[in-house]
Amino acid sequence: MLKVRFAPSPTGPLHIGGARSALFNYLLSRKENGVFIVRSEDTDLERSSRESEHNILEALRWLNIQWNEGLEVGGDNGPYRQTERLALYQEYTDKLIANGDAYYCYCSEEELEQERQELIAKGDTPRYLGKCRHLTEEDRQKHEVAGRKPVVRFRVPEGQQIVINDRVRGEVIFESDGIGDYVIVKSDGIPTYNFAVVIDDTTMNVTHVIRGEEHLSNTPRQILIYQALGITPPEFAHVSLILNTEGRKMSKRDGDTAVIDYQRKGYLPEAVANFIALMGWSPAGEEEFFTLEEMIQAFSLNRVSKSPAVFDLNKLNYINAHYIKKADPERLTDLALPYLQEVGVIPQENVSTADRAWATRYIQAIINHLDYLAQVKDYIHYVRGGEAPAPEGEALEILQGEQVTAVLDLFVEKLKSLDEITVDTVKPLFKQVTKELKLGGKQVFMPIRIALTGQMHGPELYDIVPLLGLDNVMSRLEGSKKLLGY
RNA sequence: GGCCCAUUGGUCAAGCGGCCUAAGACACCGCCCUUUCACGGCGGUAACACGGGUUCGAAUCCCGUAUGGGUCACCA
Repeated sequence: MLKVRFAPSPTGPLHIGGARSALFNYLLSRKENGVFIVRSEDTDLERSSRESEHNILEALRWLNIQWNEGLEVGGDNGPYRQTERLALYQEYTDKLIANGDAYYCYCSEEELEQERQELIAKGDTPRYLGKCRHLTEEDRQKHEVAGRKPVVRFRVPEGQQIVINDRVRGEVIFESDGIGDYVIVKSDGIPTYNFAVVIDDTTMNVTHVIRGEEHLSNTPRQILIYQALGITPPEFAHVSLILNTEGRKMSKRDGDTAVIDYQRKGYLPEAVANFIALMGWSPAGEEEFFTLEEMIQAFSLNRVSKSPAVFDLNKLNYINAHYIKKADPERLTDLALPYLQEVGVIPQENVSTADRAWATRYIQAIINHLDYLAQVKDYIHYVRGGEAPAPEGEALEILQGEQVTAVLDLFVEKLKSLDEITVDTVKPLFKQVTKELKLGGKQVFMPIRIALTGQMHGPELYDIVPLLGLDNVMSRLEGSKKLLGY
């Protein structure tokens, strides 16, 4: 049975790249009716935190990526945090040392650094050359007495080729001679990633390791441990990196790189999942919009790209806008309410049904302009209180055109005669004004739009007027007339 | 610097030796629709990094070069 895993280190929020790795693992596990494990690689005691772990899990849940073994859901192969598996690692460390595949090393940081520098100066690969490989028991005693804490290093065999049959990259070959004996247990007794990951994957019966390309160079180190233990390694699939607009690996400096950043801005989880899937994976047909279920059906490692992808916010916005237009109005209202409360148009507490209804109406009025929900804040000035932003440039020119005051006056007159201001009652007014003044649509809509909002673009006028209310409409129109010198 | 990976339009990408005078999508531009803006529809601009091979034939295979990236930690 296929078994995959996502094993983040809880040192920060879930990043886009990590989310994509998790997604691909999830999709494949569902497609093959396999198992998807989520575990925590928390051996970096300094930087790991439970808070980060919790945040990562929450981000996965937000994206609707579900796991059926591991953190918080349990399973037969726990515990699922590396710091809780220390005894297990110890067993394997003992085994490796007993077999001569690993040994204690007492070299100091200075010694190691010097060795590295010398190798680099020679144009060679910096690596550990094995100074402590043949330490006698006596040597060890001496170091121990001196209070030195050893690390455990893996003895890398010489002159060996390590062949990886990567499911996305094909055959990749490394020479063992380019790899120095590397640390598998730190001096504080905690295993390093390259060691712990192997023990975890094998004891949890992981069959496919799908992860980022940054791990490709680590893979031969891991395979060597499998070999020493006499275990067949799992299959590997290394997915290319996600780059920023400068073509570099996305990092915190690039702004919004964490899933939570997009959640906070009011992106829809199904849109984010759809978008990140499209980076590095391409569906067979021409359809680009996929629900999670559809993605599961369509997913295949064969269609995962080898070359890195640049994160394109335009495309994310496009996809998100698509999902927003299709979303249930009530759901959008729920999601947008916090932003409306932030700008004070909806009370922080005790939101009345009228408030909610207003919010829903407002959101639907601007829905075609939204890339993400936080933008509801940007359109508030179209429909709420005070004065409209002053028109500038072309907008001002249009407002200063002939006929404009006639249009404005007639519109006001008709508006005043209305018993009730609703979309349905306002809508015919525009038509009447055009007819009576014998003007083109643009000559009527634009001046009113600019007088009301100061801008040439924006939500539907039929929607703005009722939302604004008669008083505001009047004062804004008066304001514009003043501006024109009346 | 050594090793490894990648290189199709501004971006995501299809293409796995002839179907390619190279799909589709985003962005951009134009037109249409709506007597406004947007949404939507239609159309347009725009790419096989370079140089050698292999082959009757190469975006597709091989080798170099260039560029970009990853990795070489007691980080993961």
